[in-house]
Amino acid sequence: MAKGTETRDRILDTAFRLAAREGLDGLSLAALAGKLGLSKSGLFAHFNSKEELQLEMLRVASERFVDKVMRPAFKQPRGLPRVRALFENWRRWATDPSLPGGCVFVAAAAELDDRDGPVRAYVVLQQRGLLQAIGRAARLAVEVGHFRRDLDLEQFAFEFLAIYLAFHHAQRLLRDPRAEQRARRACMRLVDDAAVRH
Amino acid sequence: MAKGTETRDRILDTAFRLAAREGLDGLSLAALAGKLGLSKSGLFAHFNSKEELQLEMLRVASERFVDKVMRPAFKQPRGLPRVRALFENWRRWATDPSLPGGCVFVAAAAELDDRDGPVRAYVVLQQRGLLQAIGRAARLAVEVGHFRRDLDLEQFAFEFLAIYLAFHHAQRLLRDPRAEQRARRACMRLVDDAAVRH
DNA sequence: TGCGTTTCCGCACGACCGGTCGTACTGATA
DNA sequence: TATCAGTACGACCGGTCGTGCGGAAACGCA
Repeated sequence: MAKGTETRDRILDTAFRLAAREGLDGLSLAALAGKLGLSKSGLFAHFNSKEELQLEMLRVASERFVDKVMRPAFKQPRGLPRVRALFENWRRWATDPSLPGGCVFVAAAAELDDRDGPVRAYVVLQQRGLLQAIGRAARLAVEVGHFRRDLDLEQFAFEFLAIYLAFHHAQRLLRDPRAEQRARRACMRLVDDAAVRH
Repeated sequence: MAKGTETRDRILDTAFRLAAREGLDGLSLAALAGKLGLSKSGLFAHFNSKEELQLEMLRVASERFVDKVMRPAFKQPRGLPRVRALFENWRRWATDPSLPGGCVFVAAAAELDDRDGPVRAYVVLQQRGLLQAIGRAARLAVEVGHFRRDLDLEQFAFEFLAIYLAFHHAQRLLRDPRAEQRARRACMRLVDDAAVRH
């Protein structure tokens, strides 16, 4: 691997970490360059604009998310085990001690909700994909007989995301020690309600 | 004296609107002064620091929130009507066309979750108070016999907040036309599950 | 009417922002 | 050995940020 791509990867990795803490706007070229031991211009030479840096960083974040949350969950057996793994992996993603600063996408969502442009478009796409993936996992749970056949898949995905957002809120803003327990219980209630009636 | 407080109120009102769209950081003195037809320094003369402006603005936001969401809901009869009013008022708060830009507190929550200081402390206090108010409404619903006696009040509040956050997310970021329907259904599910079993 | 206070403005500051410039070193190619 | 793309540097651009100061206009009260 060439020196250039290696540096670029280092930049995006550090940018990813920094953006989780500071948000998309808080991620300044000077601060990033400082963390990397690079000059601002040396850093900037790898990108055409800050927007491109933000986009590339978000792509890296998406890859990580797939690696750490989606892929391992989709290796679990279809149905309940997979849905549960999805929840646990996702919860860990938001509190990973090696990646302090919470979820980049939650931060980005709040920053971008009133703006326009390619960065917003990318985040929207990522979030839609995420909701679809949850819906897919739920559909498979229906197919293997773990969830009721009349389950509203989009509704399930919406409420699944709701629990995650509230967990993030309780954990990172309120620093509620019971956040994890609350989220887990909410997830149990959601899953139980989706399960076939006995 | 009269003129001063009047201007100050105008400043805080405009700041409130602006911050909903731009966030706490995005709320710049220059932009705010421009909107007000004031000079930056003329504006600044009313506050000792930007932090104080932010705090005062958040206090105004809290008052508005109480006026528009909490107070009308707590005028409804105890129990289910009050819980339902709480949800509807809150949902309207986040989408009030006269206050474009979404909920200030959601924006502030994401920006502040990794920082420290009095602004963060204030938002945390406000959110805790909100959760307690939801819990109180649920407790009264238990007392009048609408909700089961073994209902976990904090859990109820957590999930209530979860629905709001997801609604905000779906409405403002994803611009999902079904956001309202999804939120309402999630709320129904939450309330039904809390209701006394027949 | 005159005086003191309140209210606001013009101006300037230092820090930082994203971004551009010319330059220099490196290693591979020809 | 000459060439050239890749990589990184320091200096610097115009602009915006929050903030401070001195003064002018408007106000309230004598």
